[in-house]
Formats: sequence, C-alpha cells, structure tokens
Amino acid sequence: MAVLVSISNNTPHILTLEHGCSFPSGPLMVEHRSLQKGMRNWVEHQTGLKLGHTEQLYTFADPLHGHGHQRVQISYMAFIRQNCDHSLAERSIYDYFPWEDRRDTTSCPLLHTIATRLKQWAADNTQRWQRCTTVFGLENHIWNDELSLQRYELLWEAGLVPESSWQNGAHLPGLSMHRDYRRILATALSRMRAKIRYTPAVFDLLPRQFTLLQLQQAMEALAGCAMHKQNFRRLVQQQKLVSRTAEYDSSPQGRPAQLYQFAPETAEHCYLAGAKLPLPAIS
Amino acid sequence: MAVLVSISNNTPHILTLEHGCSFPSGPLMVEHRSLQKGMRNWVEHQTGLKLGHTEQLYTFADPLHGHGHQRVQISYMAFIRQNCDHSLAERSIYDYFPWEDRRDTTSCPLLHTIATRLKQWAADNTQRWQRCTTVFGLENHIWNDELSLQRYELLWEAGLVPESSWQNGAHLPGLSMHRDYRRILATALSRMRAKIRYTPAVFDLLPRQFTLLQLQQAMEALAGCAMHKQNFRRLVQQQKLVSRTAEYDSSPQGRPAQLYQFAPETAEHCYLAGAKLPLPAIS
DNA sequence: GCTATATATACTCAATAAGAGCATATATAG
DNA sequence: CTATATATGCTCTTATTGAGTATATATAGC
Repeated sequence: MAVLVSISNNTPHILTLEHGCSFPSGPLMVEHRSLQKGMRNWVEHQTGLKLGHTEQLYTFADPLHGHGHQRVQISYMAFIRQNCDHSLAERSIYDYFPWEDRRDTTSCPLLHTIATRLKQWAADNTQRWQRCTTVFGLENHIWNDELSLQRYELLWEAGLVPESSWQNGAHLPGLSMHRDYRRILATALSRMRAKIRYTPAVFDLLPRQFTLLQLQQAMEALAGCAMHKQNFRRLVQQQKLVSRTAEYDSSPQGRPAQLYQFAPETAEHCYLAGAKLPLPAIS
Repeated sequence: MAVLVSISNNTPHILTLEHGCSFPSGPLMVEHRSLQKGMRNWVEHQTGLKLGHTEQLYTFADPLHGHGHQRVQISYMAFIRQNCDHSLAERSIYDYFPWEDRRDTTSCPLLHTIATRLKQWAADNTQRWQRCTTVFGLENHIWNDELSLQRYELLWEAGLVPESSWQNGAHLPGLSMHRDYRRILATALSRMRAKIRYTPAVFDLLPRQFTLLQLQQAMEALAGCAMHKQNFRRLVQQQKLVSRTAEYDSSPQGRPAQLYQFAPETAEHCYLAGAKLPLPAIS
C-alpha cells in the first residue's frame, strides 16, 4: 500500500483509488530483492510513475472483511515530482484533515469548533484537557505540525470523526477513507513534515528547476503554515542547498524569478525549518 | 523480532540470543487485535518482561537460507525498565558499534582509524568523501548522534565491517550479528536517540524513582555523548518533567541525591536534547 | 570537629539562531 | 509611467544554548 504524495496548486495531494477512499496497493512479490523494490515495481506498473524519496510507514494486520483471516499490509510513503502524468485521482491531503492547513490563519473557525467540542469531551478530566491543549496548540501552547497523527487519534477518541464507533453528534468536516486508512494518511503527513525539515526530500516534489518562492510554497504546503520569506531564504542560502541556473521563470507578471536547482553536496542532512510567521494562539 | 533495550552500568544494552548474534523473535499471531499486541504477548511469554515504550522499526523480507522462499520479518524496538529480571543475555549496544560511544572523547583512536580508512576508500571521489565527513562529523562538521544507521551503511559500503561481501583487509572492531541484524540494531539506535530527544521515553528505562544524575547518565548513555550538568537540569526543570519525591538515594558516599519521579502531565511532547559538552572535531 | 568526596544549586556571560520588520531594487505588462 | 510581483539587503530584538565560576549540602572516615 503506497501513499503517493505530490504537490499541485500549492497543496499536497495524494493519489487515490475508489473515490478517494483507498490507496493503490500491490502484492508482496517474492522475486524482488527487497520489499521496497517490489513496491516500486508494482507502483510503476500501475501508474507509470517514477518515485522519489520513499520510506516505509508502518506494517499492520488488516482484518479481511467476511473471513476470519488477517493479512499483513505494509504501507509506504513516496514522493512524486510535480507535473507527472498518471491516471489516478488526486486529492488534497487537507480535504481529509482540514484543521492541518493553517497557512491562512485569519480567523480559523474550524479550530474554534474543535476546541469547543474537545472541551466538552474533556469535561472535568484535566489530564485529558492537558493532552488536547498540547496536541492542538490551544491556550498558551504552540502548534506542532508534526503531531498530525496524535491530533487525529485524539479526535477519534473524542468521537468527532465518523470512523469512531461511538461517534456522537455531528462529526467534523473532512473526507473519510476505508478501514483505518485515514490513520495511515495522518501518519504519512506527520512523517513527511518531519522529513522535509531535516532532509532535502522536498526537492523530490519540485520540478528539477524551481524558483525560491516555489520552494518556499512547497514547504509551506507540506508544513501547513506560512513562513517568513526573508528568513526562509536566509536559511536556504546559508546552507548552500541550491544553486542558481542561468534561466528565469516566465511568469505572467512581475519580475521574473530566477530558477534554482538542488545542489546535492549536502545530501545527507539539512535544516529547512524555521522562519515561521506568527501563529496566534487560539484559546 | 524485537530489539529489547535496557540500561545497566550506565550503558544501553540489548537482550540477545545465540551469543549476541540474534534477537528474540516470535510468530505472527492471527488471534491478536494488532501486530504490536501479538509481539508484546510472545515477548512476555518468552521472557516474562513488561515492555515500556514500544515502536515498530522496519519490515523486511528475510531470505530463508536453503529455500527459495522469503519470510516477512517485522522488527520492533521496546524499552525495559532497569533492574528487571529475565533469562536473556545482555550485550552493550556499543559492543556492536564502538564508534557510537563518544562519552569519553579524550583522544579517540578508533575514529582516527575510521577516518583514515574512509579516506582511503573515498580516494579522489570528492562526493563520497563529502558523505563521510558529514556522517562521521569529520573536518569542520559536527557529530550527529542520530545518523548511526547512515554511519553503519557507509562502513558497510566501504567494506570495513565483516558483513560486507567485498570486505578487504582488517575490519573494524565490534561484534557482528547474523544476517543483516546489525543493520536493524543500527536503525534501533538511531530511532531511540531520536525518541528520547522529543518524547519522555527515557522514563521507561529508569526505575520509577531516580536521581537527576541517573536521568542525565541515561540520556548520555543513549545519546553516546556527555552533557553539561547544569544546563541539563535547567532544561529538565524548566519543562516540569519531573517532580521531587520525599526520598533520597542511599548512596555510599557524598551528599545523598534527591529522588525524582516522572511527572506525566507533559506526556505527549518534551525536549531533552541540549546541554552537550564540547565535542572536538576530529580531522 | 575537620577533611575528602560527591552531589546539588545559583548565577553569569557570550555566541548564535530565530522571529519579525523596514526598505529598496528589479523586471514586466499595460 | 504606473501597478504589480518578485528578489534582496539590512536591522533589531529576543530566546536559546553552550560553557564557566562559585557555592551550598550532606555523608564517611579520621
């Protein structure tokens, strides 16, 4: 099972089947040297895509409906370069987790709803409310973009998503998926946010040549929060992550942006985090 | 397959079988609700141990010797509280990776050896040498404790460990394991170093009550580098991670240290990194 | 009681790194 | 010439962190 991630319209998307309800998947092939090679192989056959940065997410027992059997599912996450052709349906990751996109924070009504309903759920259980505040960055806590899985699990426990068996009252907006696939997606989101921060994995999502603004917007799209332009560029250029090319972007308007390319000298490690815009604490 | 980690003698240890060459392992049980539950179950049956922080490491295809078949191996890492009784043989993690223990950096001859041999291997391949310097913190790079897997893989590629098929000349000191289990162990080391930094997982390795020095020494043991005492305490107490108990350590000599316990209010997230002692760059 | 020892604390200080703002340069379309 | 959108340069404040100095506290042994 593969969570295939790409960026379009400045938003992270996944490639889905069954109207956005499941991921492409394939068989465990014995003849391949490794499981990852096998996965690359069937993804390529199904979609014709070349995969960039790839990592294993999680292996779990998938109860086959109807039978008393279980099947082992191994989930992967892989990055796909922008503007690649394929036949699968793209969905925005934030269609599944609207609360994870905080790029536009000018009054975020959804988070208010969540806070209110979580407070109802926590009631007078202070430890439970403590968890809510740290995970959702409420009160005087700060929002941590890598806690997307914990947030989803908290909403699940609180019965605010349709997947919860004891779901009571209106659930939150956001597309659902089959089985516990939305949980896998939350895991993938958390992983990709961690990965782009400390490794040059973003460059596998961008075209070979890109403007610094495109790079920043890709980071913002994945992290789900806006960044300070000057500080971001300071960070990128200090680390010599990119080198300028001779070409310029043929943008419709304004000064043409210089095109850059990834300079893979520092391939193992980098730091692309900081430079955030102020995220007002929501109480 | 489970990498069971505990701390004794201020050093991280793993529980092993076959003279330190393999990990305890058990069957995939269909009747359990999740794979992790199943793993906990057979570990408990084999060893009688209660597991603390547990996470899945990696799933891989294990070629069964002799047959043309493969088997799927799911590896886990789990923490075990100090002073627990069990029947398995303990081995220091640093018996397998001597270069990963940098707590005593007063002239480290092994890293000099590694640097020399890697330089021979890199020869005039500058990109290769670049990788060596970033991963091993050579020249003006800093040592990153979480890159233990990359370091092992680099040594493997360079033919400096006995597992490399093209291993040429004398290999580095350090115990080996069956199959590619030492690679799994390197993954586990990297993961545990990352985990203790951002979560309160260390507390699953310590006794319920511990002194701040014990806590620091546990962190140092896992991270493989020494820390600055005052700064470490500042960090721990700023975050209110621990609360003092009424009791004191009955130490043989010196002022008795106060015993603390984990204060799980901040259960989801914390930061226990900094406060390192200077690590001289080795060139 | 004095000393050696090992711990526990209290501060200070300098060097970065990070967040945030202001200003200006540059190119294009209309 | 102007509106627009981008690309840069520079400053300033604040928080964090690495590192050092000094001192307080309790115990065991003499």
